[in-house]
Amino acid sequence: MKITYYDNYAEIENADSFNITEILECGQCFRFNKTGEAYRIIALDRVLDIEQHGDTVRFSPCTKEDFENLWQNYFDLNTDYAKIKKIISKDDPVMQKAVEYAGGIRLLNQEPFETLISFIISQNNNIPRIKGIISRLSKAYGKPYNENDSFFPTLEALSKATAEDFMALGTGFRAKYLCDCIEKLLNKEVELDKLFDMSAEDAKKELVKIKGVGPKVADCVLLFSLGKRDMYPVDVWVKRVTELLYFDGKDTQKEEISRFAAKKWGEYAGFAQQYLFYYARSEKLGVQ
DNA sequence: CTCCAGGGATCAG
DNA sequence: CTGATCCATGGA
Repeated sequence: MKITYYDNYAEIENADSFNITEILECGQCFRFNKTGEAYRIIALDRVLDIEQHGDTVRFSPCTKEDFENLWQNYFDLNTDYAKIKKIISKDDPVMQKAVEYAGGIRLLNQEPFETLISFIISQNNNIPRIKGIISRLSKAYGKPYNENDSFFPTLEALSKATAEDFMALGTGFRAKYLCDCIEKLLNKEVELDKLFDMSAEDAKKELVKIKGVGPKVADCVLLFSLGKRDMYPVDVWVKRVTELLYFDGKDTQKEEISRFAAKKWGEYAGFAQQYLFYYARSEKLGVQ
């Protein structure tokens, strides 16, 4: 991949395993919108427009410093996806198909706090509604970057909100979970900063101390923001598609599905999960 | 109208 | 311990 820096943007040519549509539409992040040709994402306290034509990708506005210090890691550009795809689909025609279906997916490295709040909101919810709630939450408590939208709120800003405030934003029964989360972060009962250097197993034990955070939400936070790429979050889609493609369609416990993924894909289970999730959701696999 | 969504807490047995 | 039920909300 060749990267060239211009006055106010950076451009990748010959981008390998990079498709901005697949990266954003695979359900790992919620703060983006498509405006004409380009996608606009709000992340890392910045607004970034990304426009892709073939294997040329332009990031703007973007300095060399921001690209090297922030976006390169955010978009996981230092990881060899061609190699990972080859490993996880070896002797596996099912995974070969999923990998070919959306070969441009990359696992983002998002901010842990935003990811944790977002996936608490995600439980028993659907993606368009999750995006709406997070957008309203940001507008209500985040710092504005223009007249229409704001950055994701800080912990301090969200600590001003009551359960009733969260309800008014449409969070429903998750409002009390958000309050518990913010309380435990404020009193350092759970310290997100320390999770990155912990084992996935230990970090997960910390995360599930928060009400509204169970195995699935914890796995998403670990996978999408804490670099634990061996996690295999099992939601309704992943459960369905894994049962359909690997368990001969028979109903299987989430725990058993997780063990299966860990054994089959090991340290790369998270990548396999994303290819399958995108494939299943796009093709509505397992849905009558 | 009912059913469902990137689940988890709580209750019943 | 496992399995059923409830939870807010809006779109299909």
